[in-house]
Amino acid sequence: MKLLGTAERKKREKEQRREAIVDAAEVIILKRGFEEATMDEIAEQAELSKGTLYLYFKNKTALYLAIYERGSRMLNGIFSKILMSDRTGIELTRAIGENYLKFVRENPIYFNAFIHYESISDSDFLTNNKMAIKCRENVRQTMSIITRTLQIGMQDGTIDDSYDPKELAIMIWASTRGIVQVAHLKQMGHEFKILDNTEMNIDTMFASFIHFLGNGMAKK
Amino acid sequence: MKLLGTAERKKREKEQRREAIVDAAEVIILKRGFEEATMDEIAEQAELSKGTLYLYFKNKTALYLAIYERGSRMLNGIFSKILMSDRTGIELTRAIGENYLKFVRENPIYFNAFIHYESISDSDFLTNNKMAIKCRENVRQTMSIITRTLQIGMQDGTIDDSYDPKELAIMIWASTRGIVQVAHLKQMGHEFKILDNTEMNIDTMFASFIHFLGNGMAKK
Amino acid sequence: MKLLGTAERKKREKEQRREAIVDAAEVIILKRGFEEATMDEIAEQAELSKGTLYLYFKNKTALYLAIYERGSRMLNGIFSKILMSDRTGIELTRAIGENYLKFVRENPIYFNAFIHYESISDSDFLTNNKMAIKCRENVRQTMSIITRTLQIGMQDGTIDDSYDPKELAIMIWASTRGIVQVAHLKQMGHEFKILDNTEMNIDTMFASFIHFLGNGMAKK
Amino acid sequence: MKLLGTAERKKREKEQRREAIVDAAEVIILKRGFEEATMDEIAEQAELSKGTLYLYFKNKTALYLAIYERGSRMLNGIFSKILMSDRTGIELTRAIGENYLKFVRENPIYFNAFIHYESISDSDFLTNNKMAIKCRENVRQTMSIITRTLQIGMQDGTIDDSYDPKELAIMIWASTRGIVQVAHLKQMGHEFKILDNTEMNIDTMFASFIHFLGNGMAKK
DNA sequence: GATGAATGAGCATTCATTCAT
DNA sequence: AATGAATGAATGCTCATTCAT
Repeated sequence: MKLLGTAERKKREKEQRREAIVDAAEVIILKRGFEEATMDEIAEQAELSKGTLYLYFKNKTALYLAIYERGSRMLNGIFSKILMSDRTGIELTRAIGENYLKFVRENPIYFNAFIHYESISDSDFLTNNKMAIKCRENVRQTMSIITRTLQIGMQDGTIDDSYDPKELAIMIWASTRGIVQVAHLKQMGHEFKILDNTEMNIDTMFASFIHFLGNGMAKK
Repeated sequence: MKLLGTAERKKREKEQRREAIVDAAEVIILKRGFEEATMDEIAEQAELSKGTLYLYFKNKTALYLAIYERGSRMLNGIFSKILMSDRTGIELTRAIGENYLKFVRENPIYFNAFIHYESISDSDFLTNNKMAIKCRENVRQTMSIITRTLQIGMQDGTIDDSYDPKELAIMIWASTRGIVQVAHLKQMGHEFKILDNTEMNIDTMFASFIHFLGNGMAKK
Repeated sequence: MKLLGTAERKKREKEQRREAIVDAAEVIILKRGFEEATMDEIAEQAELSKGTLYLYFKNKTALYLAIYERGSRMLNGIFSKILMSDRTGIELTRAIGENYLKFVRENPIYFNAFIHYESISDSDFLTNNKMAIKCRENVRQTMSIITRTLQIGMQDGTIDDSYDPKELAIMIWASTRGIVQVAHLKQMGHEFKILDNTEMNIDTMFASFIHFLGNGMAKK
Repeated sequence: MKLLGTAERKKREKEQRREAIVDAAEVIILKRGFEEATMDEIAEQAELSKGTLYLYFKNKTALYLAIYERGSRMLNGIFSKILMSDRTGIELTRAIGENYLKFVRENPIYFNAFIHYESISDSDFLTNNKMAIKCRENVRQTMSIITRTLQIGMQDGTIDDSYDPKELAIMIWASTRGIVQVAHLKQMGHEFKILDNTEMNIDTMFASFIHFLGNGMAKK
């Protein structure tokens, strides 16, 4: 009984330390960017030695992947809850879009991770790394949830059932991502923003976008 | 007369060399990625010494910006031509979207540059650098062209004039970019693609997307 | 009685574990080379924790020395048996040479250890370490056995007694080692071998060498 | 004329710098050993930046190979001169042995390099590296010179012509190397020396060895 | 005794940038 | 203008060793 307790505590502590490292990495990478963040800085932030980082993560990229994984997991958590709420399909779909925007605004680090990972070209790593596999599974789940909301809508008559739900899901996801990215850039204060007209209002724009999508999907 | 000619020739030669460097950078960056490309490799590809690169570009980032600038300039060229064609506003808008996708597919390096530059955080550089200013001006022009097509549509009655054309332009641009990015990722063979279902067809999806936007914008 | 038995068993088990570690080290070092072999790998191969290795060996070098010690002990075992066989001095000497070559060919790891240790420069360690002292004692024994065979030969008239047996022993040992080393390199498939002519036959060469030595030592 | 001179001077300067780096590496590696020597130390000794070292040598191993190459080249220089002297074949062969020992005693760093390189296992590197190829060619030349002295001796009647000169060359080389190695270890003050009896005299031993070989090779 | 998590010093190598010629 | 040799700061990662449990 006692021993079991010890083993369990150890396991929990290990998991906590792992999380602490990811926490630290989030802080530093958000501050500096992936390339500029150094393992030294992250170790210092985590109040651990550099060697310990490598005990938990194979390399810097794996550590960043863990951020991606955490972000996509959180997103799926949010989406799952929405899916279980009592709403029509079209309302569910809209809620997911709105919460996606909200999530990215509140947790910009994860959107950076999302973007960054699409630029990784080490195919071997992405194919074999355990964390990378988890990430892909999370993305798959996200798409699955969206598809589900569309299917619900098609059944309850709020969404036009002449589309292929999977393809529609990807389209919605991809275009929403485009909008969210603009919002993200604006928030990050990037000089390269599409828009100089500061009066532009993300919320108004997003509302229009949701309206467009709603129109497009609506049962005729 | 002769001297002027010489000066002009020199100027032209200089411009040609500058372009050759950008050409070389494109080749190397497409092959290796932004971070992995080295000035050595680019110099070798350009058949010039490394020092010469710095004669034409203040630093590596300025060189990369030149690629961005070239890409956005090309895109504006394409869009400008479309704008001058004899079509309704809604048709012009659609044509721009379609040609954006086409351009990115045919010139993936520029889309990489677009993405990459949104990750630059050196605010000082982006604010003051001559090339960065040009880039921003190009983006402004792109948005201007799209806004123009919308305004034309609102005038000829093919687009609902209850929207703010500028805001609509940004929304269209941003969401289209999201779609194009998925197409780009798929083309680059990235492991991290949103979608494993290979049967997904970019063209079908894009057609649906255009259809949605058309619906949303159409005059009631 | 019981306790004594237990203590003995414990002692035996400890010794067995020690041997198991050396076994593991041999496997890994032969595979990777001295510098490249890591304590982690050795621990894994031994199916023990890294910490346990340090319970049995003060450090990595001590572990390596244990291999040397084992090898030189084995060699002395072989040589001792030869010494006790009923042969003339010259025959004994020749048998030792032949068996040296045979041993190295069959157990290349030990020859690697022999070579490696001549490159250790930590004088303090070599002087004071218990294992290092054992190793030196083994080497001394080897030389002693060879000297003995020469003395036997000088007495039975098969070896010229005008030489100093100790000096002769060292000379025979050293030159034989040179030959054996070439054989070893060839076997290890090293690119840096003295000889590209693959037709070179170690056995023929060794026979000539033995013949030379025999001639040189023979009573006139 | 002037330009040619400049180019030539540059080339000479470059070669001198390269040599200076090898000089520095010799000093440091002799002091610390290959593994313990750091590129920092070598750079400091060479009064150059670390980066410059990598301008001249691909990596640490290539730098060490350059030492090997220099050593084997020097040795061949010595042997070539001997080969051209007016002596009988047996005398030439003996002179080569004697000068080998002399060279190693006077330049122990090269013998260390010789030994070290037999422990390199990076087959790719050894096969393709330009310097490695040069090294192998030097070794081949050494063997060629020795073979030549034997052939001369077989012709002038001082060496028994019933042996295969190539095989004999390798045997002589290998066994001599064994003797030289003992002398080298003794000189380096290594604790692991075969011999504790300090009264042992390398010169006496070497003389005996030469005598043995002479006997063995002598025309009957 | 055994474990294995934690350490942190240590190091080769890279590469953007400069500058004398 | 062009060169390319020289720089040196910067950093990811390794691994022998320790020590609390």
